[in-house]
Amino acid sequence: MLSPLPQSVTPAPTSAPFGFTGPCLRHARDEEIFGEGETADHVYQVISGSVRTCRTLRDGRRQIDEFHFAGDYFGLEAGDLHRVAAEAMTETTVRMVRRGALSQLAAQRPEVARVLFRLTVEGLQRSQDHVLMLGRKSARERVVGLLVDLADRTGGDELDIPMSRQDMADYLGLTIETVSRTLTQLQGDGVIAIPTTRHIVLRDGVALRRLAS
Amino acid sequence: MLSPLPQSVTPAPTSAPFGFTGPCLRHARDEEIFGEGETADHVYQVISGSVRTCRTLRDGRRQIDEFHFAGDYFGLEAGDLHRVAAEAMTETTVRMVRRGALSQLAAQRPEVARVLFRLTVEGLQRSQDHVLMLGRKSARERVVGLLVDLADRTGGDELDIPMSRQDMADYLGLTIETVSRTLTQLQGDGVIAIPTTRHIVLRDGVALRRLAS
DNA sequence: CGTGAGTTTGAAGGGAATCAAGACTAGTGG
DNA sequence: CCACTAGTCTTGATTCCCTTCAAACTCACG
Repeated sequence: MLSPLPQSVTPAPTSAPFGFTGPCLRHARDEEIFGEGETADHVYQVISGSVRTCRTLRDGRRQIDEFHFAGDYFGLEAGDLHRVAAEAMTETTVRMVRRGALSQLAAQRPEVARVLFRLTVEGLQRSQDHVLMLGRKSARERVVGLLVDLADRTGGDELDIPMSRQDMADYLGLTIETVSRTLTQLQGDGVIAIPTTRHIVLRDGVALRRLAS
Repeated sequence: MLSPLPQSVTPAPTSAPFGFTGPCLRHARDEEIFGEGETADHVYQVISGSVRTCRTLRDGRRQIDEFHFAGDYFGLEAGDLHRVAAEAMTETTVRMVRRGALSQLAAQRPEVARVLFRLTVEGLQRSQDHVLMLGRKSARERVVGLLVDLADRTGGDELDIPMSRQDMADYLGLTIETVSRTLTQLQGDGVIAIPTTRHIVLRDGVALRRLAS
C-alpha cells in the first residue's frame, strides 16, 4: 500500500457540524491518513470521499474495522496511540481537529460533549453489529449485509462502491475470491445487478434485507 | 435459558466508583438482567459476579458481545431500546443507575462525563479487538486470546472460568466442540492445564501471548 | 446410585480458503 | 488510436479447518 505525502492543505480553518473546526487535508486514493501505532493527537471527520480504518497482524492478515463516509468521524482513541490505521479509499478530504481543542470544546459546550458521546456509542453499536456478522453469519449473509448497510447509509439502491473487492473481503472476514463468487451468485439469483465492478444495483431490497438475517 | 425473577433488591442506594448510585440487584445464574429489545432506562455496573451481553438471531444463532466482571458497566445505549440482552453467568450483584440520573450527573460533573466517555471508548476498542479476532484469527488463536484476556483482566494465571463452554464458543464465533478440542490440544501442548472444567491454569504465559497473535 | 446437563471425543461432511488460471479494466506509451 | 501492461476481478479445482452428527464420558445432585 503506497503512502505518499498529503497533497494539499487548506490552512484556513472551516466550520463544521457540531462546531468542529480545523484545517482540511486532501488525500489521494490509498494514501495513509495515519498509521497504526502513531500518536493520536487529532480526530478526523470525512468531508468528502471515503476512508477505511484497519488493523494488520504481523503476518499480514488485515481486518477493516469500519468504512467512513462524508460526515463520519474517526481516529478517536482512549490512549495516546492510534490502534488502527486510516487510509483514503478514494480521493478524500478530511478535517483534522486537535484532540486538545476538541476536549476543551466539549468541556465548554455540553451539547458538543453530548454529540461526541452519542457518536461514540453509535460507533460501538456498529462494531457490535460487525461482531455478530463475523461471529455468526455465512459468507452470503455478510456480503448482503454490507450491501444493505451501504444502501442505508447512502440512501439509494444504486451503489457506487468506493472500495475494492479486497477491502470488502477484509471488512467481512472473507477472501477476495469468496466475495467475488458470492456477488456473482447474488446476481444470478436476480437480487442484485453488477453493471460494472464498482457499481452495484440492489434490485430486490426486501429479499436482500431478509437474506442479511 | 431460564429467566426467573430477580432474587432480592437492596433498596438503599449505595455509592460507587465515579459517583454512580442506585439500588443493587442480585441475579441467579443464567437469569436475564434485561432482554434484547426492552426499553433501556437503566445503565448497569457489575458489583460482583459476571455478566454476558449477547444478541440472538431469529434462527437461534447467538453471539456474545462481551463478558463483564466486577467494576465493568454495561447496558448503555444510543437509542431507547437495549440492542443486546444481559444475563448473569454466575450469582451476580449489579447496580442499576437510572439513565436520566446518569446524564444529569454527567451534565453537572464534567469528570463523570469524562470517565463515562473514556469507558465507552475503551468498550469500542475492545469491540474492535473482538472484530479482528473473529474476522481474521484461527480457532486456536481465538481460544488463546480469550484465556489471555481473562488472565489480564483478573490479574492471575489461575483462571476460575465463570462461563460455560457454550458461552466461550458463542463469544469466539466457534462451536462448543471446537472450543473443547482446542483446549484439549493446548493442554496436550503443555501451555495450559485444566484441573477441572471451570478451572484453567496458564502454564506458559509467554508462549500463549505469542500464540494469540 | 441413578439421572441429566455439560463436556469431551470420534467420524464424516461442508463451506470457505487456497492454489491456479483466465478475463477484464484502466492506465501508458508508441 | 490501439497494442501493451499491470493490477484487479472472476472462475475453476482442490484442500482443509471447522462444523455437524453421534456417542461416550464426567460430575454434581437428588
